[in-house]
Amino acid sequence: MTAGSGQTSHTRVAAALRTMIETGELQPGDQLPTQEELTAEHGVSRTVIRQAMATLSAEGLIDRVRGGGTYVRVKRPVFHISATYVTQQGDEPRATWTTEAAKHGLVGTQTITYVGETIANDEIASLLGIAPDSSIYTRKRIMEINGDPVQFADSYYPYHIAHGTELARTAKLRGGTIASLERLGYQLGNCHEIVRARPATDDEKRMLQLKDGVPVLVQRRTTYTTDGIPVEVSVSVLAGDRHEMHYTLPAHA
Amino acid sequence: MTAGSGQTSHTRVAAALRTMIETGELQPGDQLPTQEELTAEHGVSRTVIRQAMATLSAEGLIDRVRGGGTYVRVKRPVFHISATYVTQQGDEPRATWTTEAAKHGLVGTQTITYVGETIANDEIASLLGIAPDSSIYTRKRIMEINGDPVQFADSYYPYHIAHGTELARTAKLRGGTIASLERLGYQLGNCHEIVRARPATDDEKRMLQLKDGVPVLVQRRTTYTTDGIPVEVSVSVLAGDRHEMHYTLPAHA
DNA sequence: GAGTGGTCTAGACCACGCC
DNA sequence: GCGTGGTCTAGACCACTCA
Repeated sequence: MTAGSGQTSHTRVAAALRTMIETGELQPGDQLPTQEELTAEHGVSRTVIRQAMATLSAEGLIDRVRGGGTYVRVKRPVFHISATYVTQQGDEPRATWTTEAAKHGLVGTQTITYVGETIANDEIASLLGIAPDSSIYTRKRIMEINGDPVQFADSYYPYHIAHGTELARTAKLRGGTIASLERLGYQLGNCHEIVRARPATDDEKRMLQLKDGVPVLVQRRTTYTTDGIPVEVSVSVLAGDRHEMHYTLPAHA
Repeated sequence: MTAGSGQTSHTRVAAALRTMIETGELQPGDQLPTQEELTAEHGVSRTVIRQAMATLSAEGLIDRVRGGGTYVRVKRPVFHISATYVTQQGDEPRATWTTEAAKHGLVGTQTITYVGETIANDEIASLLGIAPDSSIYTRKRIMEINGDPVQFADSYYPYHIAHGTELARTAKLRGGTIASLERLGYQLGNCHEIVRARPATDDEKRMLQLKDGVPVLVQRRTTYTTDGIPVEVSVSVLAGDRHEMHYTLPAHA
């Protein structure tokens, strides 16, 4: 039960380095000893050192730079996502990606990557309350902060709602999709939001520039009219290290 | 640019296996070829095969069982967490962990691991609107589903609110902490919830039995009186592969 | 006991950052 | 060009599962 206890060599090395990071002996941004140095220090092969570092990297504690060394990971600034994109406050204009970013001194932009008619998969059909394989309209966009892509946002509309409207055209919608639905005459009531976390896929890692171990948040939102008819389903995938979801709820409904 | 294109050997092997999983050629629960078989098939060393499998494991696609083979990961059932623990619907009794679990045919239990006086750290103090290092009361519990621990839930109360009350005693609270606060005479107004995702720590992986790559959800909730005074801060850490957060929001506030 | 995945070694070469 | 991390080999032994 000495300081070096543990099942395996790489577990012991990982624990030793983890402790140095957790106690602050190594600060965010600090460089770790090189793999060669650690090999000598712990009297193990480089394979063991690399296994330990893979563990710490997956835990989000370190970053390894090919040719440049290994460093304690620095947390990236977190962007607050609140339901104000949907929930309008009194007579104020509805918040948009750009206005919310500006509030935090950031530049929020978006790129529309696809708008068109598609076939609803089971999940979207179920959320929209329509038959699977129904025709729908799909809008796909990538949201960026200071030029970095940080979020994918796809919206889905029943065919008859979007057909022939601005929702079916490849152009930005003034005030966002919710404002657009209201312009089309829909009285919006509640929306239902589901948030999950999961490991990033290979594509997401590349597109969102996610470091080792960083998960994604998946937000699924269905917006209903006051009559309870679903008019929009939105599925967003957000970089897990850059986003926080904020909600304000009443203690009594 | 053949089917085997890609930067490195382990990337190619990973891509080949990933494709087999994504296309359904390998179904959840199916066993993958052994490392030895893949070594022969791809003409590379076992190190390369293991590197590819480490990647897929971190992506949540496969499970490796020492001595037992490698399998396509089977998704675990997801438990729905909704704000009904806090937001009471009319005159119905407030939902609790146990009643919500029962609604899904599951057995929800909780274990209280700590109740007592502590010192607020900066984060909790800030959320409670009190000075850092103030005395507070802390309640820590572990929530279980069918006996498996799936969530840590810690609650924090300003000293004067909990001192001498049932909140300061090591016993379960009838109807949950929110119901308890109401019994103590507090008129509750809104609560504010913040949800994040991050890689699991070593401890969390062990305690929540999280497989490779599975992140955790962190939920921070502050409950206020109708006068806007914070009375409770709750910080929960949830197994990312077993939980979904549900919210219902009005389109107009 | 056979099969399978985990650990570990020793060594070679490559790719990249930095001076 | 040197230093650092990434890739890869060949081989050995261990720990665990399952028949």
